[in-house]
Amino acid sequence: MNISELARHLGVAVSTVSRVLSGNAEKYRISEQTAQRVRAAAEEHQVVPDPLGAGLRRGRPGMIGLLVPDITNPFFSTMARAIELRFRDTGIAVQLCDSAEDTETELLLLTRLLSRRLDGLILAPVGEVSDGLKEAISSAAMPIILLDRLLPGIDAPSVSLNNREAGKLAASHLLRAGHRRLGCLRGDPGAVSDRERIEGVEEALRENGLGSDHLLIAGEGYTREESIAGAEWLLSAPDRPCALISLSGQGVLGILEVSRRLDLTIPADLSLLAFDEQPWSALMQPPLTTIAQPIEKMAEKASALLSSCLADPESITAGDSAVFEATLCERESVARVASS
Amino acid sequence: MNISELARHLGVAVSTVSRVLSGNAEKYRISEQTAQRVRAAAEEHQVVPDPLGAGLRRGRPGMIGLLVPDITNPFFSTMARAIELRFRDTGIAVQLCDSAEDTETELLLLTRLLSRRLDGLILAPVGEVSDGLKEAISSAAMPIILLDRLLPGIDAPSVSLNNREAGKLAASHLLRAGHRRLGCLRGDPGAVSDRERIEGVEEALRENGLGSDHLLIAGEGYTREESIAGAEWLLSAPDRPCALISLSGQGVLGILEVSRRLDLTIPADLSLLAFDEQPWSALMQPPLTTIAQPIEKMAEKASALLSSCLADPESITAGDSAVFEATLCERESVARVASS
DNA sequence: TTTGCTGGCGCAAACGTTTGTTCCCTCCTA
DNA sequence: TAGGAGGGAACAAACGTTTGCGCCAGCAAA
Repeated sequence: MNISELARHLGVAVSTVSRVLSGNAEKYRISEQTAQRVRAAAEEHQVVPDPLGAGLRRGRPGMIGLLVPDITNPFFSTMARAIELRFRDTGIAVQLCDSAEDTETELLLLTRLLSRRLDGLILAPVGEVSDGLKEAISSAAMPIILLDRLLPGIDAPSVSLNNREAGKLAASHLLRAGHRRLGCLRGDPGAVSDRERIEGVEEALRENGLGSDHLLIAGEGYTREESIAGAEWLLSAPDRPCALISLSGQGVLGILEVSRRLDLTIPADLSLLAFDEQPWSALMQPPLTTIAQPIEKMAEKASALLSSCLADPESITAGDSAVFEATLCERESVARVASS
Repeated sequence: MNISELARHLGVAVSTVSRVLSGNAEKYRISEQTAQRVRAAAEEHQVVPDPLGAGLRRGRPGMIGLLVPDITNPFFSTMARAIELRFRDTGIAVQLCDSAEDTETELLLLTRLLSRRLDGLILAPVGEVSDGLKEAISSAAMPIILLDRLLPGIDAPSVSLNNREAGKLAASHLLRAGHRRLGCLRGDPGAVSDRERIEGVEEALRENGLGSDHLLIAGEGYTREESIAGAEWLLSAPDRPCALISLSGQGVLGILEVSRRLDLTIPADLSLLAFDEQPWSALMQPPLTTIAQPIEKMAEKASALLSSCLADPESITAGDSAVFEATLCERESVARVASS
């Protein structure tokens, strides 16, 4: 049953029912008596205004898009859950899209989402910025919030980690423990976030009077195979690093697999520090020292930014972007060594 | 730009543009020449039929709902990704909802999804069936596919694991290794899937001439705290089990945490077998023996079932439900012991 | 020349809302 | 009694599609 049938049933006009059900009863001076009657009948017959009709009329469907590189990654699934939860009570639905860490798929999905007239979009990009992507985003007809990985040259409001500081935090911890030959396993070589983290690592090295010859970098992607390949390269280098940083949450699994294969015990033979706190981080043998991101807070902030945009598209600009700080979760995968 | 503007621009009728753009050109005998012209112009001006208008007219929004208990669980996020991917090319969007393993939230979200006239719904229920849930599902106006955890008394087409066999597979493996005192850590006590798995375990015990006094069961939920509480109960029982089965993917983390706390080494002091293969299963110390579900295949099947329903709602009945078999991934967390 | 057929396309009515405007009625004041 | 004010609700026009039906031109057959 739709509201017109309900209106006929009640002997009132559709407009009256609409106004009552969308909470504008007093704005349009509907008598409390009529409002009551309408509400009761709507409740009884389980009548809810059809979002399609309403969306069409309003020009916005009451739905936001969420485009992530990999919903399988706990980082993004946690985000997704928080975002959906946050928008649930606003009556706004969340459409999920997964680009599988692939820039082409990402562009395809993005253009599709943009052509579907959504209320807004939260975009956690793969990280590489192409002309197509830039073009698509800047000409978008809806508010877009960038999440996690920023895109240089695109000035949209965003929520991200202070990656540089996080990288520095990681490297400093290792340097303080006496390590001098570091290795980084990154995810996407094109992603800014990884690049910034590496810059942070390099900065820490510099501050300790060490050049970038003390740093090895590898990694061509986020899959298990790519992580393993990267880890193998790092760990079979002639002057093998004595401490590794996994720049992505899943990279650490590749490192663990390879180090096991090479019979390296952690942290005796190799220290390990991993980005992203995972449910299993503390349960590894040894428990992993990690760099944790305030995922829920970041999701909350992104949602809040988008909410503001929905209320007033002009209220939020790139200047309102938020940057969060990472924290170190010290456990037992980093050994203290005599400076070599 | 919408298709009416495009039509005016081209000097043709909206209907013509609509027919061409929705691929019905030849059905309505639009000349190839006109079709070309329309397609070219649509391409140039980036015109896509607005899903809201189309949805309203068609009576279906071109969107399905996906309601899961916990998108953070790799099991469900993998499902979600596969499902979204599968429907992407059909031009059908996926709306994500997360009930956080809570039956009340689940019912709320379900009724909301049902009132929003979607094309269909894939529901991975929390597992407990209430009257409200039963009522909501059976009176639903859209096709619903049940995923993973079935609901007794509700005859919707479904995709699930042969939980009984899986439980039996798990228990048999432990019994074959010589274990005689088993423990099960379940998730939701109300969920059918866990109950079936336990039945399988009991069946295996019986076949080995053992009564259910050889089986301890605990667990009141899926959270870390609840898992830990359950594991503590199991491992501090007077006649402590020598082998534990985690019936849920996340339960095993609780067991690991507690066993570490109690200074029990696995598998020497305690054998462990965990449901659900995870990216980190093989990387634990010791590598975990697991029961793996064919997640992608299950997601694919669920999508296929729903697709059929979309094409013809009558074509699929509860009889078309699919049941998949679990497989054992043997690693090193189960010790072979002398039968006690 | 009329009739019948067919290819090609336009007309217009839905689909279910929201919202600016109009209309009616009652009550109050002059 | 007339006029004004204002509360309460109905009218109707959008929003952007899809689709059944009808119209017209052209051609072949009668």
